[in-house]
Amino acid sequence: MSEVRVRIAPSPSGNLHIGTARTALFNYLFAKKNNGKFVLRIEDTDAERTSQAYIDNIFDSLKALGLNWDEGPDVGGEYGPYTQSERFDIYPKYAQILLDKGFAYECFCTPEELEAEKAIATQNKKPYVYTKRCEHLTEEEKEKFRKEGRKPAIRFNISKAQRAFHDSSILKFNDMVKGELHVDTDLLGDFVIMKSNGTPTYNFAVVIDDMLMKISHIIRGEDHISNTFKQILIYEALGAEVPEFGHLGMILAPDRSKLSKRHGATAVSEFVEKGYLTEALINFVALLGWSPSDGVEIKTVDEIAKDFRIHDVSSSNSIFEYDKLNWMNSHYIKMLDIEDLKERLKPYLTKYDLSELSDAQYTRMVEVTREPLTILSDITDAVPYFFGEDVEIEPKAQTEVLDTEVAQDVLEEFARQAQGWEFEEENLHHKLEVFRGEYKEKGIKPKVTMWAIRAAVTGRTCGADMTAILAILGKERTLHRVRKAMKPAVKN
RNA sequence: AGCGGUAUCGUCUAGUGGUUAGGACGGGAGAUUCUCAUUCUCCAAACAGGGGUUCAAUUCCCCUUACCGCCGCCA
Repeated sequence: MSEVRVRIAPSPSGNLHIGTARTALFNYLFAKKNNGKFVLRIEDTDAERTSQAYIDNIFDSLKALGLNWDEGPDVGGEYGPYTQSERFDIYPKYAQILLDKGFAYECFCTPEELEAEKAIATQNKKPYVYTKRCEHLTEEEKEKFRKEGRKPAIRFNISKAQRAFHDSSILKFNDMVKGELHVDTDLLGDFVIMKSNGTPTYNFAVVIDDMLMKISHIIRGEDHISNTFKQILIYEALGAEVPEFGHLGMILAPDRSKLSKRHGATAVSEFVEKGYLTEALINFVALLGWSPSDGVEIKTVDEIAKDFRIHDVSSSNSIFEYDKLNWMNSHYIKMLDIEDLKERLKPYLTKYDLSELSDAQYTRMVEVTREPLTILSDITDAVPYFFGEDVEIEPKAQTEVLDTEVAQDVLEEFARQAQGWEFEEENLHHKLEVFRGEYKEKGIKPKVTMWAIRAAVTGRTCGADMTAILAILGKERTLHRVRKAMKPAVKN
């Protein structure tokens, strides 16, 4: 069996899309599972929409996801270059072969003429197919067009190729995920393979590149199914071996439309900026279409690779639901090593002065605030009360807690007692327990007692473990905040 | 319009010619807790519709419907 070689071929007209990331993942998994090679090719034939920033983003995102490629623009490889714009001299040669073999012909139609043809078709409610008017141009006619300054495009002659290699007009292939797919090639129009400006079209460039790069299996989105038929014919016309194809269902937004900006993030880098872990992202996206044989959903890419079978991938579209991604992300955050988490959280804590905390205090703060985090950026709003002398009191904490008589009583008592406490966690834990106990005997629920302290110290009604908070803040700051919170009531 | 594809709880999915149709997320209820959260327990929730084939169809076939994709000198 010849070597398994797969590829991901993104077009750098935007940041790496989450859908492209999934396609890349499935290719990567397939390569891993079959001891194959995973290659990265940049399809930048459309100079207009290409930018270096996007190329960098694609590299960075793929790397961050752990989808490392064996061959690509940066690492090179036997079949380079891996950037289409650096391969422009290759395509005309193959176009010429097709021309020579009679599987392609020059087309001198102008955009306006084509436009007119299309208009007629739409008027008659007929699907538009190119009329082949340039198929049998004589040398004289071509010469005349050239004199007019017209530059020809090159079209692929579908029916000619189909007739040369198949019995009927029906072309079929066996898709690794969809099963047998077929189409009547008579319904396909002769498509352009080389534009009049001398650059290849997508359908031509992919085939040439995949052929030259010896790609054995092409796994991509099902939006490419109709291209596949055209591409197969090119392979055949060139006398090349046709690779295996596998078409994945698409990822849709919850409203079943294409996942776009208005649904939130679409680029991997946007998810990362928001605080999604790449481990969670990749795991989540793997579950869209694929399911583990042992039912355990949380898995590393390597574990998934071992269990991966392309033929078992679901062939239907799947909807991108944040609920599960969020759950999975929070799960991964919980699993993170504390030192690792401390580092990953730092970008989201820039508005605070971390130097106020010792490493031990920072560690403790992270330990007690990590639990409810869904995405890393949640930390930003979870910790303001750990910093600064004073604290901002939320309206709700003021009106529902601090303004009550009980709370004021608790605070007064707390301030008096805590004066003599040692602000060390174990001790605080014990003291607070006793403190709550005293109030409980007076008929005040522990919850209410603690609420008063929490509201005064953190300005909130909910948050991290109180013992830890007090220990981190220290006696001085705690009492300062408590006294500040009790002032108004004391005056009565 | 044409061509192609898809159809199991709200979502991601498992599964089978005969099953109490399973799991996960989300939802609901309860327990734990100083709050939120976590954790644990329990509950509700699906085979799109109609025809066949068959002793039997969620499973196989056909049709309908719905949804998705493609119809560029974009990729």
